[in-house]
Amino acid sequence: MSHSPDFALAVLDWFDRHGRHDLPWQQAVTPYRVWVSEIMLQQTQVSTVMPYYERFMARFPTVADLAAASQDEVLQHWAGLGYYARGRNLHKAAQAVMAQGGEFPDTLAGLEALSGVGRSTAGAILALGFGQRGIILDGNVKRVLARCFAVEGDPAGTAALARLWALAEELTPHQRSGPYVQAMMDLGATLCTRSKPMCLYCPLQSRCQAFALGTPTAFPHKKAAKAQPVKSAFFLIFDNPRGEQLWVRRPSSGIWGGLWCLPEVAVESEAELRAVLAERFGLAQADLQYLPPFRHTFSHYHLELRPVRVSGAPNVAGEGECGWFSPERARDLGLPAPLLRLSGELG
DNA sequence: AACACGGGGCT
DNA sequence: AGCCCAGTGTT
Repeated sequence: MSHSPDFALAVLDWFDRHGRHDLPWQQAVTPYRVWVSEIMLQQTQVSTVMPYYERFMARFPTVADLAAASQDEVLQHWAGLGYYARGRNLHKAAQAVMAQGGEFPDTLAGLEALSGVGRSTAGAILALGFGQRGIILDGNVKRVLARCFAVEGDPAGTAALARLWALAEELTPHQRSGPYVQAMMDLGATLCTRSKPMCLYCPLQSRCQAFALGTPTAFPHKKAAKAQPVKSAFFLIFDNPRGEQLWVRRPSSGIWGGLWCLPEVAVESEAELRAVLAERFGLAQADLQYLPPFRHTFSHYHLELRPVRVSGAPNVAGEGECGWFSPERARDLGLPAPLLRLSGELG
């Protein structure tokens, strides 16, 4: 029930004249191609995604190709895009689709059951991939709606979210919902930006409550910040005579899940570190050479990485999957960003 | 350095 | 049904 068809008409008219119609995933449209693009576009900009998308689709042209590949190969094609859980979910979901007969689900519930697909992404696939009516509420659309309707409160809070979803539902037209979805995302990405929105060019300016108030950037409201703890951990550099270092694969869940990493020792002091070296690696008397520590910020804490070169040959019997790799080879494994940076200073 | 962000997981 | 968490780019 579209209470404001003129809202959608204004958005669609703008899109027809100024929106992007030449993106790779807008060509040869299939649910699979749209799905891959939507996952890549989560938290990642169009310009970054494009080259990855082309390479990914060339290697995995169908959901069957993706499902048949190894997780390692999928992650190699993802390396550099970040948020590797998205790559793992994509692979897992492809196998789920094949297990269901290879047909992509074409309902909201069916799509949401796929790993990595939530309510908004499911709506986007419905609208863009299937040409059905689909509702989205990604960060761009949230911003457009919060401004246009001056939605108060923490946009991540229950009340504001409910209001925004209700608006999204009410405003999405039954005809051309695909172009409308694309239009709203384009509007948020190009005109209704977080800072310095270009209200002069906005097709919604005349009805935008935030614009009328003179404070468009006051919406959406910010969430209250809270102090974040700082954790620190040593990252061990063991060298062998060939100039290679010891790398270990991290557990598949948790931070940097499934990625290769230098052995991490999450303790605060050198005394604790020495105890771990003795127990875990059988090195009671190692020489330690500290490299400059640096900080990596996660959403809920800061991690101080303290790289340390350790002399001697470690006992790796209890390390799980591990190997000796040159810095160049290690970089090909798809390292977490801080380790990628550190590997550049090795050798 | 602070902030934003879509989905998953936990309570 | 709500909260909190994760990993990275932008500002």
